[in-house]
Amino acid sequence: MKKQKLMLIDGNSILNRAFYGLQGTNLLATSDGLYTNAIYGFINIMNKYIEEENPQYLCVAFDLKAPTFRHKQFDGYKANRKGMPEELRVQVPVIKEVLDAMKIKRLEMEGFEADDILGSISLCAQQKNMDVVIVTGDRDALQLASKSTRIKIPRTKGGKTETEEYDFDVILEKYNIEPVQFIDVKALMGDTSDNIPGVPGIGEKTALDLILNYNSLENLYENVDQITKKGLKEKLITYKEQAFMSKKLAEIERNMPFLCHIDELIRNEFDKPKLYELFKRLEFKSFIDKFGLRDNQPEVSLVVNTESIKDKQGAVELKNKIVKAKEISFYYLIDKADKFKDIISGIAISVNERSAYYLGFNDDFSEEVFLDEFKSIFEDSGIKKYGHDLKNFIVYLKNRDIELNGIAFDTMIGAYIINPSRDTYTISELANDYLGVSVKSIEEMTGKGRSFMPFSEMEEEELKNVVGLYPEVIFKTMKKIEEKLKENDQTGLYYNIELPLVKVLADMEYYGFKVNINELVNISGQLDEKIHALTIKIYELAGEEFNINSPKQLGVILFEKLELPIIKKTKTGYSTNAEVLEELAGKHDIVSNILEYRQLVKLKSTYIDGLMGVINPFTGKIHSSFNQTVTVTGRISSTEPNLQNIPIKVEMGRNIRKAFVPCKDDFKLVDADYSQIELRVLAHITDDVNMIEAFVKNEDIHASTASKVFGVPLEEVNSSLRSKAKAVNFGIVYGIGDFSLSKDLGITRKEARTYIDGYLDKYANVKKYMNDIVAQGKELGYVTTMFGRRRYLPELKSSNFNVRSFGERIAMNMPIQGSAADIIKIAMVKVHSELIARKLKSRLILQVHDELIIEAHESELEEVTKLLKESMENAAELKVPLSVEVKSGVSWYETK
DNA sequence: TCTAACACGC
DNA sequence: GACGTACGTGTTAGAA
Repeated sequence: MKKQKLMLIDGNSILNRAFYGLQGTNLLATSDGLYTNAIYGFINIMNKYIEEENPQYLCVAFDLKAPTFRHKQFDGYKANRKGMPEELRVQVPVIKEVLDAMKIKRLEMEGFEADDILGSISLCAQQKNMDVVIVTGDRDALQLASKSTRIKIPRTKGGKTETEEYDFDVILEKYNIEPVQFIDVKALMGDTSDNIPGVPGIGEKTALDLILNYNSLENLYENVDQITKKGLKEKLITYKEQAFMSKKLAEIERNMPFLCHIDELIRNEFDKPKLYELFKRLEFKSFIDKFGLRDNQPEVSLVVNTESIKDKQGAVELKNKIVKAKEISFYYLIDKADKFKDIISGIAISVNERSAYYLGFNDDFSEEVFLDEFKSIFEDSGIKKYGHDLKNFIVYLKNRDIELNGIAFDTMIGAYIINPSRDTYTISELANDYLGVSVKSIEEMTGKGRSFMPFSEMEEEELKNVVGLYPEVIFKTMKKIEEKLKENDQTGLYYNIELPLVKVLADMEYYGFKVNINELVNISGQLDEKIHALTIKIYELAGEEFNINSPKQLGVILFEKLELPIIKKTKTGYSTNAEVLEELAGKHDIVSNILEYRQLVKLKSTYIDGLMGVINPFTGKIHSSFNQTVTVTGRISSTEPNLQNIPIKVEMGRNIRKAFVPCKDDFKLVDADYSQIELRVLAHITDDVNMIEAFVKNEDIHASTASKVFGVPLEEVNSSLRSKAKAVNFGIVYGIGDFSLSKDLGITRKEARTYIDGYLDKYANVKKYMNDIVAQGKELGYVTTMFGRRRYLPELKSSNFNVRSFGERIAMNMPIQGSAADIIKIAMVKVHSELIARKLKSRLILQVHDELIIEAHESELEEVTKLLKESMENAAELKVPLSVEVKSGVSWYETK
């Protein structure tokens, strides 16, 4: 007879794992401000095991802790990419609601851990000879096990969960130990997940060895004198109490008071309507599909039937259909042939929502043959093109002398305009979000890391089956996005600014920025020399050699060997950042040398070596990628390399700009800079008379601010007051709070607060605006820029003071920074189209947030200067003039 | 392979 | 009264 199967799930452990999966990802908020990633992860992990094991009996145990769960892993967490420090709590009550809707028994009991509960039930079930599977995050669960029990331990990485399955027999055999010894091992090691302290400095291997030698913790301590290994005995003695406490804490209670009858754990059918409502509320659209809850919903299904085209003849036939249809949607599969060359392995094309064609390229049907045939289609501006992430395709075509005309829609850009806070905009996600259908994603096909496989090596049939659906997804998603854009009053932003910008950015990438390699080599040599000299000096001052690049080793030298005062600590040790070092500079000669060393090494590694590595050998230029869907404020970002952070402040770094030059002798660089664009936008949006006046009179704005905030006449503002005012202005523009301002100025937080308050008192309308915009953001759930760009701010409704304050600062700042981003984008589109319309040789090659750079032919210098200045100053009509400064030169260094 | 610390720009 | 504090990208060390 088949054994009945019981699955016991340790709710808190799984919640833990779900939390770990959040690292490096953005928290996703529902429209009512609830952060749901961990809840999602929890359901996902749990459901995976239920599906795999299909147990007849099931329960989830929770510890009775606070109604919200917060993991210490996230204390002090700062995301290195998109902002992470939002609400870090998961709502356990919501998880309980889900479990109830799934009709899964929840167990919790005052004074007991989930492990205890599971331990007791496990024991009971084993007596009844049931097959028990335990899902837990903790190896302690081994304690619960009998020989018939398998242990599953999920490990979540970056949102993906993998399971290690331990067979109890194997564990026992491997270590030849009794389960109770696991607890003894734990007593020595400590348990980081539950904050149970063990003996510091003892790792897994040492602990196991000790326990196996001495058989038990008690025996070990009785014979502790036998231990000869240096330091080990002392450690054990010092932390004896802790070790025994740890053992006690890790022990699992197996004799719980009566919980429930095992028959109450029988699994029932889900309460589908309830679960559907819940998932809808939580915006878990994929779960609605996965759990088959869409029955009462009109189904959006993909009807496409993809046909393979394998030769020129087929391509010609398709071409004729396209000419008739006057519109296509397509999705291309780009592979890297090498670092500097892309190839296309296939393309799916569709002329309507119902049929699609997949063209896979190989020796028999090459991409060249296809491109020859389709050049006229791509260049025909009368044929509308709908696509997803068109920029890369435009660059690809340009490299083959084909222009993409008739760009009518890009779903990636559209989805970004609707919500710029997402971290990815893949087609499969959009299909899910806008259509409620799931299609396999590109990453699912190619895999990643070690298991990555380029399209060119994949089965054509699989590519056809997956990518063949994409054109239909684009057609349908496009309609949804268009509706949403209309509803949000964002069609102008989309069609007049963002969509035309796609081609502008593509052209900038294609054109590139010429680099003088000799100049880089020259600087590199200078840097090497200086770094070498500094290294020797630092070793000398330290009295030994060490890796100066390692903050850890450096910390030991500075704070232990040289006994400098510890200013600040990081999560992992001493802080050695520039701020700290500057404070220590007077105390020891080594410090200033290290500061200089750091600076030079940064220049060498990131800017010399880094830039050298990305110079295209065919063009001798740097072709950075400009990303249009990365920032939450509407700015553009630049990668591989990042050309938006080339040094300028310090002379040695600034020299790097000497290597950025025009492509030919008869060209010059023209650099146009907006002056104080954010503050001008602020003056405009707030309609503040004082600020408008300052700009209209063309006053030095920082001096003017200083005069007002510190109550001195304009002519008496000294440089110290001015720089304070500048920092305050900076703070307003970037939405920083008193804390950051106090750090910038080296003053107390209180003083910083009085500066900000003083500022808001003098600029009364700014104060009013700040209050209004926060209220508006709270009411609508989002804030907008002058041109309708939105950012949703669920943070404003958070009950957590910090999260809410963060939201408030963003609400105040986003319309300012975002409007400035809008304005320069408008100018870019204008400049780009004028350059082409006037058939000039000059080209836009770079944007750095408030700065545009054109490579201009000498004969066009005057015209381009005028064009830049006028386009930029007239990009938007504000209540204050926009002011642009233009300079030209034979290198980027000279234009500044 | 991933995170933490650091440093560069606007 | 503490909380943890603009937006990005790239490099290195070091742990797993």
